[in-house]
Amino acid sequence: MVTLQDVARAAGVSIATASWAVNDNKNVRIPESTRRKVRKVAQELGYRQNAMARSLARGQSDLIGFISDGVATSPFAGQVIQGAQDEAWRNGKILLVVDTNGDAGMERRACSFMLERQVEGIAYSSWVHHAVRPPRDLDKVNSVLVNCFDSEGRFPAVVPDEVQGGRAATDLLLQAGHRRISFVNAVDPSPASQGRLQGYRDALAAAGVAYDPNLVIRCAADQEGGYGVVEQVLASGATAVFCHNDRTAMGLFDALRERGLHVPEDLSVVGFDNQEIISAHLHPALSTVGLPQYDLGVLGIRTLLERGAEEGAEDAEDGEGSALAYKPIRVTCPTVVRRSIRNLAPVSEV
Amino acid sequence: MVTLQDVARAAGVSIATASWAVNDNKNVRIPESTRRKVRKVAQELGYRQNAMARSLARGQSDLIGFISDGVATSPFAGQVIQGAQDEAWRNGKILLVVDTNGDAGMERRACSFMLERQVEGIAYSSWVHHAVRPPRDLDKVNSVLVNCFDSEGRFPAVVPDEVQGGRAATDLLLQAGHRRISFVNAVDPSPASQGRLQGYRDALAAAGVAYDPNLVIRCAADQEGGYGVVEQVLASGATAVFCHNDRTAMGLFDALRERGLHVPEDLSVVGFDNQEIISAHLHPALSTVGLPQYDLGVLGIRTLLERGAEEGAEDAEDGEGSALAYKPIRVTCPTVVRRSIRNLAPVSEV
DNA sequence: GTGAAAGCGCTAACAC
DNA sequence: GTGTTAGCGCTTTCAC
Repeated sequence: MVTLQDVARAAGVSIATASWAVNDNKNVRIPESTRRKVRKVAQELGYRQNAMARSLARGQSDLIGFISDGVATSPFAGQVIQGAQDEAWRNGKILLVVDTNGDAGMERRACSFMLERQVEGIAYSSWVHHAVRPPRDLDKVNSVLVNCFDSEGRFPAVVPDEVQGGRAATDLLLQAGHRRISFVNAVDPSPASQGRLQGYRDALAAAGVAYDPNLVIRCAADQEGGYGVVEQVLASGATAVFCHNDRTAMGLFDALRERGLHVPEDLSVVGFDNQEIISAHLHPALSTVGLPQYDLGVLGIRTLLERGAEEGAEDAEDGEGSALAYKPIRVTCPTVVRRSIRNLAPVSEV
Repeated sequence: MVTLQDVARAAGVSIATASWAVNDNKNVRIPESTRRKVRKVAQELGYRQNAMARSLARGQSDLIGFISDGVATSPFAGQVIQGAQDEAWRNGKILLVVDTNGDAGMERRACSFMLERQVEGIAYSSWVHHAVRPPRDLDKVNSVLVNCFDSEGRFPAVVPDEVQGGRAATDLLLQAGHRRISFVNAVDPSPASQGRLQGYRDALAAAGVAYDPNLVIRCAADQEGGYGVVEQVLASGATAVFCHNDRTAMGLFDALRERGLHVPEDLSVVGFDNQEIISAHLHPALSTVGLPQYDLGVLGIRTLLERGAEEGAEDAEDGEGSALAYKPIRVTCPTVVRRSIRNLAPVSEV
């Protein structure tokens, strides 16, 4: 292994000068010629910094922990991590990712591991948007919740704006002229099912359409669920359906086709989640509202880093007592228009 | 921050003894009482090892790099990483994951980053099984290729056994009594399309069924591809189809349904990949052959670690010249039986 | 058995 | 401007 010492010796300078030259430290004035020489020698010798030693000396690791409960199981987690990684990288940090698979013991161990590694913060994420009780150790370090939140607001959190998303989905249908719109929601209460319902109601209200509880149908949030509610949907007399997610829509598509019915001629459909593998490839392709996964990752890390910077600044204020609980940052869900909506009316400017 | 020094002082022992007690070092004889006292003090003080300092002193980082070209984009990558992480963890190592998104510059930077971090090895993985040219830096360290390989065999590689998988898929159909079996393959040549075709032919040959090139249909390996070849499939007179992947099968399902045809009554179908979100939820659910993603990850890391151990042992042998190229390790693809196959004959013992 | 002390490779005061 | 040097927190050899 080539050390800085070797480089310094070979370049005929002191180890300090070598360090400055290699790091291109502007605070110290070294002639450009020396800088170049050192760097050339370093290159030739195949010198590579030892980040361990550097971190130890500087008291800064440039590491950020990322705890996820399902990179493996969920098609969503990957995008979140990608966003987080990109944002971290942009700030000269690197992500230490651990997938706990939802296991609490694993979570604790992951935290320890990260803290031992001197991470500068931990992003704790869940693949499904819900309330969580993060491991105790999490408040020992600058941390942030991604796609989840703690009810007490002890941590900053970044989550998708389910209400806005539900409203956007419904608006898509309203704008196409539909007035009798069914909402096939998930049975289980969750930020998603509650928020999207709220959004659905908000959209209807804004459009002056009365809310009819009979149009809200509930089922398991997957293909089988959607497949099973087809009769209810048809019986409701709706001309359009907003499905809780793309999987439900996929099941509904299957059931409709078996009855010889066509989307969007017989029924317009909007999904949620934008699971590309489904939504982009159904026949016809499904209009839907996407989850801002990548952005959640980016904003999570950004929030973490900003808070880290503040912490450095605030000398007086003692964090412990800061009574004001964090309000989750809500991220907009993007609309994705495809072919599953039939236009009943000429598009009006809304 | 509580250091080992603090613990030692508080426990009234030397820093060395404290280190031994904390690490429960068996090579040195310290009375159990002292060990316990030190550990108790450490606990009380909230002491936590500094992995940076430890690594620096021991010259061992316990870090393994994992480069992937698509955690985000692919539903496959997640499982591979999960397997890799589990196996690493089991050996007291932690994974440093970087997603390069297929960008060569990013790959190089990721390598540098990892080498600076003193990783003990790098697993380089691709989400699609294919030949790769890994970044130059990769041979500076113990490394392994996962779900990909280099043509020169310079690195150990772990890949799915496409031939066995293709054979398994075809066997499923043969065992159900089908003799006229179509293979809807991908157009592009790849280890997957070539291997699965080979497996298809092997299975037919073993069953004494003549290979008929007319039964091999080619299309894009996605839903649109499968949707588009329905006429060809029907015209071929096949009673069963082996699709290159689940997405193709999904497209085919849609096209069949639009023609009022049913799976498996009118046509039996087998997919490949076992993309659960599709295969488990089609109507009927799709029989398929899974990719051994988790195992690829596990075996990748295991291979890495084993090679690392060997390296330590082999003093005499100079690795550089070892002419024998690595042969990829082929991992068995598991069969997943669901409802999309019609039994033509009573099951015979095979 | 236990402690003193010499590093691990690098950074950053502080001299000169 | 450049070099000297004291750490960063921990491990481990070598005395006692």
